[in-house]
Amino acid sequence: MSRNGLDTNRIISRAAQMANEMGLENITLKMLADDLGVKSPSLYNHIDGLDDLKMQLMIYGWNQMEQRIIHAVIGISGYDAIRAGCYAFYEYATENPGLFNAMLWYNKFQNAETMEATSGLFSVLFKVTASLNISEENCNHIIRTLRGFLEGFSLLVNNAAFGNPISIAESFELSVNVLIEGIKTLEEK
Amino acid sequence: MSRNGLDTNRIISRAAQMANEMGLENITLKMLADDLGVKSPSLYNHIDGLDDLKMQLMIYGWNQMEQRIIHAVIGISGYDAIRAGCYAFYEYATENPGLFNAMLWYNKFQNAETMEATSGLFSVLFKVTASLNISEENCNHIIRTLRGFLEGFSLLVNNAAFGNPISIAESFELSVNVLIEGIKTLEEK
DNA sequence: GACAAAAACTAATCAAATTAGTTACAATGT
DNA sequence: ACATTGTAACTAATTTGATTAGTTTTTGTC
Repeated sequence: MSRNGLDTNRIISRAAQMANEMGLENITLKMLADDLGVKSPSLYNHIDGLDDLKMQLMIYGWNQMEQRIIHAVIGISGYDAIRAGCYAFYEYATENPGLFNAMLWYNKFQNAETMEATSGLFSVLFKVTASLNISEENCNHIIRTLRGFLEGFSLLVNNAAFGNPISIAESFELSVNVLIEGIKTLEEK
Repeated sequence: MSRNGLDTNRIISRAAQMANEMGLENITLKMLADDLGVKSPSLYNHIDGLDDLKMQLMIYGWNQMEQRIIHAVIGISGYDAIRAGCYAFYEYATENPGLFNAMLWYNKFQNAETMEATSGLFSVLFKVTASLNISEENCNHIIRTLRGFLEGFSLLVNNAAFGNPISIAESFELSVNVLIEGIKTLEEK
């Protein structure tokens, strides 16, 4: 047992909270250590430095996102499930802006562990689209369409990039409608 | 006249090139200075530090993107123009991954200068959508839909986040079709 | 109670951004 | 041609943060 009750989980979840509050790129190990009541080198007993912390934040975030989406689509199918999944994604991403930022950096950390973190999510999405009358290949394309839109739109919202004063909630709703209507045209009769 | 022919423009365009080659976050002022044949403190005569450099990269990128899109949609209208604009965005973003990364960080730099950098682009998009038979308010929503999708999809491609081996080009084409078909359902008769 | 492992600590190193203060160059006016 | 002046470069120093090395403390086990 550790002297301070400190462990990797506590570090990650505290870092996630700090990332949401002050921005991912503003976290320093010194601040995190201070916050946890230890000196910064002590963190190295649990994590492998700042890059490793960010990678673990990414995995932590995708796992949480997956849970949210799974809960959101339970008992629903077809386009209603797609809609519910989109809202779950968007809500999680915008409630956790700092963590979502970490989640976007796949490229720096390509390995088995990170692939696994996102593959669970995709298999959920794939099951949802499988209930539509659309070819498997097109389902794969659609998932990419949705991922692109959801990540981009969430990022724009988190960055307060919409100068225009019109409602963001309405934009999201209309966007999801547009996507669903577009997807319907791919149905095979 | 400067001793080395060094000026802000040369710094920015060299930094853009380096960002594309090795990633935005891997650029250091030392490297940039070495590359330009000066010592790193000398850069401070032209730029106001690393954050200012990134802000200027962002503005530089959006301006170039705007030019690309303007050229792409000249002489086209309606959905063909939307399609052409989407492709121009996507191509610029994926040809310039490091620079595109800088372009995404609106939030760190919110001021008149950065607002101007993106507003030009939106007015182009707005003119394009204005040729459709869709209410002005919905046009504003649609622009957000497209921005979200284009930024997110480009980011995913740049980060090699699509593990699945199916064609990315086909996914993009299908995505644009889905969006356009969805947008058509907003037309007023 | 002694030992082994884990987890904390202090001290030191390294790299990078930035600032302070100084020197060299290049344009301009006499 | 020469002195003046502002700009842009330089060197040296500072600061901050990550990381590493080496040491000490605690905790669980025998």
